[in-house]
Formats: sequence, structure tokens, C-alpha cells
Amino acid sequence: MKDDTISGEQLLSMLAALANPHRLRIIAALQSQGRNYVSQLAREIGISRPLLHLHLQKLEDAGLVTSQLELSSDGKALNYFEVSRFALEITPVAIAEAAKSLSTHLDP
Amino acid sequence: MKDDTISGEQLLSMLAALANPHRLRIIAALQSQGRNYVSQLAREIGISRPLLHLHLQKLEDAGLVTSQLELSSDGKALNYFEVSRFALEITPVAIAEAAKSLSTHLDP
DNA sequence: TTCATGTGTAAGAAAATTATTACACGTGTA
DNA sequence: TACACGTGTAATAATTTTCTTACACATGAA
Repeated sequence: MKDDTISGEQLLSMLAALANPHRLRIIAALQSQGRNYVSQLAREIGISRPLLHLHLQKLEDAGLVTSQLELSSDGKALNYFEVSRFALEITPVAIAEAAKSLSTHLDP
Repeated sequence: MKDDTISGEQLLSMLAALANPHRLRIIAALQSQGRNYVSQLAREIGISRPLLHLHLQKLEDAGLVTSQLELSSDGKALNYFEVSRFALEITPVAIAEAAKSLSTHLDP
């Protein structure tokens, strides 16, 4: 028996995190070139560091990337990000299943 | 040889269309209860008809649902919607592949 | 000390999305 | 004719998301 179940809220947060061109590129970059720290990634992608910070936050909140603070040899604190391993199966059936656990505006 | 390739824009529009609780419920309803027309669906989901209309439009633009105007026996024009058959594989690798064809702000 | 590098975040502007309200139009029936 | 039901859409408001700018703080090297 397989359990591909995911909560509606969880699914929604991942979809929302992915529904942005910058964030798709961020994941693509981390997937293709491997882990990277914020400032360097901002330069490679071509967006400002505060903006990248915001997008990384959303991705991390959704569990799509993880971060690890490290000290470089020259003493700087670098925050390295890498993509999580995830696999979402998006089909009408999977959505119907997940939607069962979606809270409504007029809940209990 | 399999070709799961999807354009970045296409992927993005589907993700954006899915990243909303109402729209997940719409797909879930159409999947579980089958095709339905706008007014009836609005009543079942519990949102206004104009609002549902807006959400259905986004889903249809993304190709996730289709519509067909039909005449009921008592002469009314009913617009029936149903879910398309789709299956998205969302993984870091798939995203990296799709992101190759994502236009940038500073394109050609 | 000053500069270059890294980190984070707060405040406000700009843009996009979501939601409501009010119209307009059509058909069958009382 | 008036009502009930269906359709769509335009205009506005409300909310959320995105983006920029400016700050604050830390370390090593010149």
C-alpha cells in the first residue's frame, strides 16, 4: 500500500512557492550547479540580494530548500542553500484527495 | 524515449493556476462529482458566481479545465466545465529542465 | 581606520491577485 | 408583464505579493 497523501495546506504552500519565475530559476540553479550561498546566487541569477532573500524564505518555508550557515576559511559567515529532494504528483485525483483536508472560511 | 518536456511558461501558468485554495476545490469538485455548470458549481462550493467565473477562467487559460456550452431541455444555456486529464511531475530535475525555457527580463 | 565582503531585516512603493457589486442580456413559465 | 433561472463582464475595493531602498552588524585585509 502506498501513501502519497499530502495535506491540502501543504500542497498549497508548495504550489504557491513554486508559482513564480524567480523561484523556479532559483531551484533550477541550485539543482544544476549545486549548493550556493546567498550573495553569490543573487549575482548569478541577476537579482538583488534582499529580493533573493525573500524568495529563498518562501521556498524554505515550503520545505523546498534548506539552508546551513557555515564559516568560510576567511572568517565570513556564508548561508548555503540547497534544494530538498521532493517529488509532487499533480493530477486531478491527487488534488481531489488533498483538497479533502483544506480548511474553509466557515469551518468548525 | 520519453518526452516529459514542458515549457517554463507552461509549467508556470499551471502552477500559478493551481496555487489557490478555491481553485484546488474547484478541481476537486469537478473530479469527484463530474462535470458541472457554473451556477450550480458556485452553489456547491459556496462562492459567488462572478468569483467562480474568474477562477474558472484562470484554470481554463492554463488548460486544466475545459468548458462546453449546452442547451438544457428547458432552453437555458448552461456552460459545463470538466477537468482536463493532466499529470505534472514536479521535481527539482523537472524544474531545472523547464526553467531553461524561461524568458528573462533581459532577453534578446 | 577604511574598504570589501558576507549576513539579516524593516519600511514603503509598486504591481498583481482576489473579491464584491452592479449591470446587461436571454429563455421559459406563472 | 413579471419572475426565476441561466449566461457574461465592467468597475471598484480589498488584499497579497513583489520589489526597492536603506539600515545595521560582523570579519579579514589594505
